[in-house]
Amino acid sequence: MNLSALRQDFILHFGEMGSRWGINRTVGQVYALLFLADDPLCADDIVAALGFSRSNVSMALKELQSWNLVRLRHKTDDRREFFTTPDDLWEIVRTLIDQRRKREIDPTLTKLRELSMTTPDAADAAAHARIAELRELIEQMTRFHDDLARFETERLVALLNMGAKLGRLVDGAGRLIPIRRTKT
Amino acid sequence: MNLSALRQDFILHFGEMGSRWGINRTVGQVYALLFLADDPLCADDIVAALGFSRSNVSMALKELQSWNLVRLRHKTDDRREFFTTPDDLWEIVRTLIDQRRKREIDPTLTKLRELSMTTPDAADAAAHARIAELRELIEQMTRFHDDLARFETERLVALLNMGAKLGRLVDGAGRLIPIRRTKT
DNA sequence: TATAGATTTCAGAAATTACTGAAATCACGG
DNA sequence: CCGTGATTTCAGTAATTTCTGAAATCTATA
Repeated sequence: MNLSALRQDFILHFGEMGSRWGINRTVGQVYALLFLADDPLCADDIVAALGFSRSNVSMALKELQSWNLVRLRHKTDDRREFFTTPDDLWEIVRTLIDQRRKREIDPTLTKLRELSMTTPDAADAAAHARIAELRELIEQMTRFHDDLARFETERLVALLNMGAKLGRLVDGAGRLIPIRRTKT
Repeated sequence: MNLSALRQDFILHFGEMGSRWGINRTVGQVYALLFLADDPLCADDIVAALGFSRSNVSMALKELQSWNLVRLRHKTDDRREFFTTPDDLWEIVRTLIDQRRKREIDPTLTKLRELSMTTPDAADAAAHARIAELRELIEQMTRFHDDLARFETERLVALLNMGAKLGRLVDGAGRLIPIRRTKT
């Protein structure tokens, strides 16, 4: 398979960015290829398009599945596995945020809770307090994320578009500005 | 310098998580050490505490400065450089978000804009549209981030604490629910 | 401008991570 | 349960990243 300049450019960029995003080049390129593909692709399609070894592609697909970033599809009378990315970009964003939280934040929160439980000696009092403060901040942010994660996409997008207007709900000291709802 | 069990545990955790956060073990441990330290530390303090080579610590500090995660301090009549982390955790969170955006998102946005400018041939029409859709979504999110970044911390925390209540501003279809403000 | 302490640079060693090809395993149709 | 094609595993190699020690550079002061 030979790729258009547009696809090549996009795919190479994702390969290069991979390391910054916590995935490797192969995984980045495979994802980019699937993201732009007009139809589901099987592992050998990916090998043909990108030139990685079959086993490397297999690993990359496994990794993408563990991130929940690709969907497995089957065609009738074909036992190969085909892969796609979700059409809905917001679904992809939600998945990315969920997964990064799970990998980058949750283990630290667990550790901070564990450390918060201990009783520090005098020399560690300030450090212990700082750990507790960090734990509380992360708990606050994850609670907020849990709240937002329950919203429908439309509601989320609407809030996003409000942007700076959201600031009018509270004053600079963080006090809620009382509002009264009119009938809709 | 020998570290308490509390500090050791915290520092080792940050070292291990480093790779997931896009920094290396040394940088992670140096940051954790500074984060808990009661007073500013100089490079040799860090060498004594963590056992890395002097040059490695120098690199790590340079890296942390490039992330804007540490502050440089001087003591009178001492020409060594001392380092601290900001006391305000929200300042740290803002820095982390800014820096990750700069490293992980902005280069991709630039690339997507570049690719959006091209005129695709027929076979790339769908891929080009998908790239444009992704670009728009990222632009929307970064605009939102720009808006929020201007808020005072208190305002931000208040919004965070509103959590699910924010959903009441818009209905499930993303339409704004008209509100009328009462006098404060 | 010489010197002494502090910091940085850099080439190579060590450690880690990514990638491959071959062999093993799996899964379905006959 | 055998054969065929698809997929995964795994041991070894390649590539990359991290870390060190020595040398170079910087900077304040005498």
